[in-house]
Amino acid sequence: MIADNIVELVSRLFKLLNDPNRLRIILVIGKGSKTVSEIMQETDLPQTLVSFHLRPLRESGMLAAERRGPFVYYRVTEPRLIDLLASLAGVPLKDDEKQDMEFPFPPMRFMRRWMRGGE
Amino acid sequence: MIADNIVELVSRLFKLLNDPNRLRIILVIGKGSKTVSEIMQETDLPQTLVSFHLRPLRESGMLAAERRGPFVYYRVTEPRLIDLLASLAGVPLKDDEKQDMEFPFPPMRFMRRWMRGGE
DNA sequence: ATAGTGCATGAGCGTCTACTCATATAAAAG
DNA sequence: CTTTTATATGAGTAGACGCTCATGCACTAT
Repeated sequence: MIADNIVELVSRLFKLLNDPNRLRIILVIGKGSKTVSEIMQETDLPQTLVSFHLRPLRESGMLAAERRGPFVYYRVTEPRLIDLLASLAGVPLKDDEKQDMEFPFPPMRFMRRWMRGGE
Repeated sequence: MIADNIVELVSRLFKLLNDPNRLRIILVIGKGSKTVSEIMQETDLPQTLVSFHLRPLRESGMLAAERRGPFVYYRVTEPRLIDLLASLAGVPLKDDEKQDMEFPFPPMRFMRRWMRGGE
């Protein structure tokens, strides 16, 4: 009764996004464009780990890579994703995006209730 | 620069939702209330697996359980979650919810582009 | 050519996850 | 009380996942 393929699709989406480091990478890129080196610096993750996470994000089409000289620039193909993540969290995710921040839907602050537990 | 705890929280949310069977369970419950037996029937999952998945969903507060006689009724504590999932998929998830379906934000059909790949 | 950055990729490894099996608890029925 | 139905829980297991190390490829500079 519920389209099974839809469930699989949404599941894949969440699997792509459920890792803290992957989220950090996406959020560091934000609505702009960053090189792998910049991502490394700003996330404080080793190069090989950044590239490791960039791969599935790129292959899924969520990120786009463009080589310019020795550098590879990554950008989020659909900037609304940034707003979506911010809306889920119920807060702007970057100080410098507080201005042009527009929630694609009313901030779902209620979701934060479910994000507790653990350490 | 990006609040680290926020990233952890969103990550936990996606971890709670990234399993196909968990999504099926949530969507089968929908905006109503169902017993474990009903969920078993409608998802075609074994009892022990349904209970296994219900636990973290209940403990996180995403689902609420209420015992009535020998049955335990589960419901989604925040029905907007159903609309959220439907919006992410870009489609109504249940035929009988097509009418009173209201997308909490413009259907993010673009996300479906990222959900391909795999088998 | 050679050396030096910037980035990607494959192999290996420990840990987590989804699942199953067996069993336990709760309520109702006989 | 015993049995049956409804649900929960702990232990065990195979596979997936995140990570690191070593190495390879692309581009630039000398």
